Amino acid sequence: MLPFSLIELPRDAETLPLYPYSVGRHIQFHHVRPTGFPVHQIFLIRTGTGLFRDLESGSETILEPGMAFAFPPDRGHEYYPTSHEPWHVGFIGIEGSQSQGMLEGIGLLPSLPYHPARFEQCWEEIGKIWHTQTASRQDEQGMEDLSITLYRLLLMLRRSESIHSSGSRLELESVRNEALAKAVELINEHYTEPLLISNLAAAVGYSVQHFQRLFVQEYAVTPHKYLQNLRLERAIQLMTENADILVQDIAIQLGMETNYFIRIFRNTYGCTPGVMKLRLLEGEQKR
DNA sequence: CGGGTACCGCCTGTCCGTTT
DNA sequence: AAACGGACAGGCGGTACCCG
Repeated sequence: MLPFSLIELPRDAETLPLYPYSVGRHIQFHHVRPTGFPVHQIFLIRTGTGLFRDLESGSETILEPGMAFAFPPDRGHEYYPTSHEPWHVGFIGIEGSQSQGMLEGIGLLPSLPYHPARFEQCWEEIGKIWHTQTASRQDEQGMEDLSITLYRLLLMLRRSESIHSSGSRLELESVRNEALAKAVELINEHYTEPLLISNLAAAVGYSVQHFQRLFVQEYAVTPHKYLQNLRLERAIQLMTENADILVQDIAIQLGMETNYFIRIFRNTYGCTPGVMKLRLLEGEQKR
């Protein structure tokens, strides 16, 4: 899956009540749409901080890591990063007769940023939509599959701010969430260093087995996979920041053996780091 | 709910050869 | 020289199952 792609999907699915119009995940720079975007949009913020400005009302929204934010169609807006850290943004445009109602129904409209409980899972779903679109056929069945994946994503994004019934359960969950949040923080801070899951588990006070179980329950991805994704995304980032960087230097910066880096890179993205660098360079030159 | 054990698969590092 | 691939060994991660 190419993390820098923003694709527009075929427009021949008007019969479906809900389907993706465009999808992508990339490092976001300054972007202005004076007349807005033709469909509803949802943004997911993975890293960095940015500012979203509604050009009609002038209202400004700060978008931070772990946040989701929806915005209606045909309304002028602009957004740009405000942190030094790359602003890694996932994006999906949604079309279909039910899009407005669905977004209102799950609490994403009116536009207010919030922290979805299963952010990582939602992030993965965006990847799946991208992957489904690029890897599979664009016939009726293909579009239905996309629509189903989108529906699942929206259910996961649903705002759930209802009060839990049991106080003790809430306390337990809060302790657990704190531990997992701390683990994610540790991974985010130290992903370029050798990091053992057993150390992570110990650091947040769980056995390895239980830690993995909770992590997967919460984020729908194993701690190890999460760590690996971070490393590979950092690799892409290094390539875009410096087109001349050597593959071996990227590997060193990620704390990995060059051969191993090339291998997992190819397994994940379907091409070697060298090829990816060329593609990114070509993409940059076309702009 | 949380921890322990066992087992299997594969991740990771290493070495070396080949290609560009 | 840099990038990439193949093979292999050791260790770690993931998971199922069990127990308190």
